Amino acid sequence: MLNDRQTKLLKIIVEDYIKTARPVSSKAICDILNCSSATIRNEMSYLEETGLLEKTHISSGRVPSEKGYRYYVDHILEPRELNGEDMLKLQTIVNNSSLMLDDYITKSMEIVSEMTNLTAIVLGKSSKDNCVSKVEVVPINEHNLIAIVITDKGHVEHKNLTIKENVSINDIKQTVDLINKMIIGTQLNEVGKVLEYEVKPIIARYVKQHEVLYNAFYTAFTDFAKESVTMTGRQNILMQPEFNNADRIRDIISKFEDKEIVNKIEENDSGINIYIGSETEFDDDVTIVKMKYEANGEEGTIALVGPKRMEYDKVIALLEYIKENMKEGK
Amino acid sequence: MLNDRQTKLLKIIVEDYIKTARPVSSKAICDILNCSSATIRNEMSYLEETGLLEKTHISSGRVPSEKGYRYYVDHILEPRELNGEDMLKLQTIVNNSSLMLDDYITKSMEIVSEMTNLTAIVLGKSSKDNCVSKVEVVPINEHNLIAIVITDKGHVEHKNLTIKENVSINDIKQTVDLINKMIIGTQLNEVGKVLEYEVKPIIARYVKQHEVLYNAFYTAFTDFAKESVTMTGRQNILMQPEFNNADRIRDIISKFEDKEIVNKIEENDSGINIYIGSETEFDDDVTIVKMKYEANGEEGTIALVGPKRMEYDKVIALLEYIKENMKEGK
DNA sequence: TGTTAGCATTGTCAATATATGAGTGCTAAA
DNA sequence: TTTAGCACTCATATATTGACAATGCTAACA
Repeated sequence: MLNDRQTKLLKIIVEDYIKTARPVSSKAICDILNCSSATIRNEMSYLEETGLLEKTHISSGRVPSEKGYRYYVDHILEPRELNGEDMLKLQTIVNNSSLMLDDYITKSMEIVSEMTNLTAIVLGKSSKDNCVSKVEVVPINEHNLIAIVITDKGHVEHKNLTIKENVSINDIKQTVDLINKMIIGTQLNEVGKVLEYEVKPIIARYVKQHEVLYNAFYTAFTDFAKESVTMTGRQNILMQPEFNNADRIRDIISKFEDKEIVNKIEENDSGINIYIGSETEFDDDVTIVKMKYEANGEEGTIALVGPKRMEYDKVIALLEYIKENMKEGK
Repeated sequence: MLNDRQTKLLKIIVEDYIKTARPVSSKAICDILNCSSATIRNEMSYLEETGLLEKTHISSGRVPSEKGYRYYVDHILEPRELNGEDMLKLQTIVNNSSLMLDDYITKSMEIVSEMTNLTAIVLGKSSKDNCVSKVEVVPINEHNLIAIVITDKGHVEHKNLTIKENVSINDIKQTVDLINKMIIGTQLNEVGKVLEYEVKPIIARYVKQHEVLYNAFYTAFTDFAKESVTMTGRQNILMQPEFNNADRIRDIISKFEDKEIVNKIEENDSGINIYIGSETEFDDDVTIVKMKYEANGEEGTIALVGPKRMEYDKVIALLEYIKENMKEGK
């Protein structure tokens, strides 16, 4: 393990590099640690041997390696209090009691994205395990209906249905009544099964154009279980100096376009998970911070994407603040 | 005006540059026009005098100027038939009769974006002048309601309402009934007024907690009139060689983040509008093609964003095909 | 009058050279 | 264990060069 001075040195180098994005030289540090640059250099070369630091070229200053960041995050990083200004900004959201959970999260993350210059992602709001609490069908004209599904967690989904053949309004009404009776309380991702094995046999007996109606509703419901992804501050990460060449940027943008990419990473635990560089399977210079939340029985995940060179302490403080204030029932 | 050979020359240069992104030399053209490179050079320098061509440096080949593209689009461009392959791809969307107008447009534009390597934007689906056809309120728990508004054009909007004080279910029901009675048929952007001057006075008399309820519904409805913007193929434009430096790309991405940017351009007429370079107020190397549509009484705008160097004939053919097939009632 | 061949001119691009400065490693002495 | 001193290395910036791709211009030609 590292001795006291080595730990301090690593901390200084990581934090300086996070701030400036430039390799840190021995000379720059001697004032802080009260010793000469040569001493620092000796310690530096030890930290390089252990794989915590790297040089960009033979005569450059030192830069934290991936392992260095990992060590910093796991052992050195000390939790930071939110500063007053940041706290204040978030509090206006927390105190806005007319916001429901989803809006609270989305808005908070927008603010966090702005404060940290990172890209914020709100994933899931996973309504898969929400239960259907009401189905409503509203006719628009002869051939078009709108089906609206409301879940017990307050999620609303709607879909336009087009029915080619002439189907009597009565048949539609009957079908909807039946659906309402049979699938309320069913989890969204179970609805398909219930429709097929329980609803279909019944409407087949009572409703004339049952095939047409069944197909329309079936496709509508199976579309509902999809997850949503929202992103803000997409461009923030691109402003960082490590992404200053066109191809790099194009690569990142393309990866963002595939919204699943961040979702692919499996969480280890229920707290804040930090994936650095190659651990992200996204880009070697990127860190992704993910946090699962659960409040009012709703689950979801929020994530921040940015350069490895991010202010880990601030990010953690912000996410914890958001989670803390989420518990107080929204 | 230009004589026949000059017109041909400009056409060749524009189309060659669109294809290759490289300045066009006199030598490359002499075969096509059956004359020597010197003759071409003479004509080229005339076209340069009139401002239709430019050089990137003193001894380079010629590139169309903004004015050159404009002249090409206005006077030279000849409408092109869609090729079979492209037509086929779009037809699967056109023939999918279960799609309503919005979905038809979104999906078509996704395909067009892919076929042209441009960025597609669907703006508006402007529901401002839609009329309310139904208001539904579903209680989620003690303090939360969901308000759902359906318009006559089949748009659905929903919003979570939180009501702090204890309000009886009966009061809510009464209010919703009243709202339903009074605002059905009202245009979305008029709802605010009707609520304030017609609904409020009445609920003030009949409903106990009328202030709380009124405020909740008022904010909910006024949020509804907002317009939606969807984009696909954001990264396409960045792959073009004219945007091969990091700062350029960052600039474009930031501008996309401000979704209003494309909306800001006022249309001149109801057909296809082409804005080239500085006319876009977006970027001097960018062309924006916008088209308004109106079908089933619904209005909207679709746009394609790409380099000035885009295949204008193809883009026009595609948009016209989309518009044509929209008329046939969806 | 319009077209063309020939040639000097001009600028890009890529490769190479040169100078500067920041930072290191190593060694020997404190 | 720490440090001063020095040689060494590499990045960065700037300048130099030659090959090449075009052009403009001029004079001759149809």
